[in-house]
Amino acid sequence: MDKDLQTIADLDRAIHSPARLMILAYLAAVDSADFIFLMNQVGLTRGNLSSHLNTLEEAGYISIQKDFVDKVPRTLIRLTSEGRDAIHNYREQMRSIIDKLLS
Amino acid sequence: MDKDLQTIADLDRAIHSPARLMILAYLAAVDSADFIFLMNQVGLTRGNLSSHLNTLEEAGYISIQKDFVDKVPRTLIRLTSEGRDAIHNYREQMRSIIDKLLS
DNA sequence: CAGACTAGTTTGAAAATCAAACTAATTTAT
DNA sequence: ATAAATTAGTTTGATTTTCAAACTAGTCTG
Repeated sequence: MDKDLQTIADLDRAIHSPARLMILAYLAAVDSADFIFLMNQVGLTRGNLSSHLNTLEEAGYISIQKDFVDKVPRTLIRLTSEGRDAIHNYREQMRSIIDKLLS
Repeated sequence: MDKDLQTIADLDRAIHSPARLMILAYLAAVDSADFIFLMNQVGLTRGNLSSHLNTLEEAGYISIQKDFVDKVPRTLIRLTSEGRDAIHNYREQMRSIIDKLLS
């Protein structure tokens, strides 16, 4: 197969999904955020955010910390260094792709 | 919702799928290709190529022309101008996303 | 003319996505 | 005090997408 096209085939699927790309883009900017705030920023339902966070946690890209603030549960989501590396890597791959696509 | 994140949510799904991104990336470079050659370049099975081409044709991004060369059927796939515009648009959206992601 | 090959399409299973229902705790109203 | 509503999530189930295997239609080869 063509080498440039291989770069596309190799794209990190855990990141590539628009929903997760939004989550990671937001976390990359703020580093950590709570569940509800993140939900409002990315416009996902609670259910979908919950399962996408699960996928990202399984990939090792985020860590999830649960505690209580005034008796109310708070879920704090944080980008891991693996997550930051993966975003960086995705970004370089995507940059290379679009620079060759229709360039 | 956040304006930059909205750009991610608005990404053209007909293009975003890696399989179709490969097909379009290839067509953007060569403008037209036959089925078998395209299949070898992008590394998809015939079945998968067939259905992804269908999706792209329904989106209006490619045109499919069937004829016979020495009694053998040949399927010629060509990027439409809408397809070219859509790629261009996707490329600008993606560029804007990665420039803000981890920038 | 039987079997193999070519060029695709259709179908069916697996995986991903999304929305609705559920859980568990807290707060508010009666 | 307790029933209803709210908050913060998770789980489940349906829909959609993706992929692979089976099928079709025609050609070539022995």
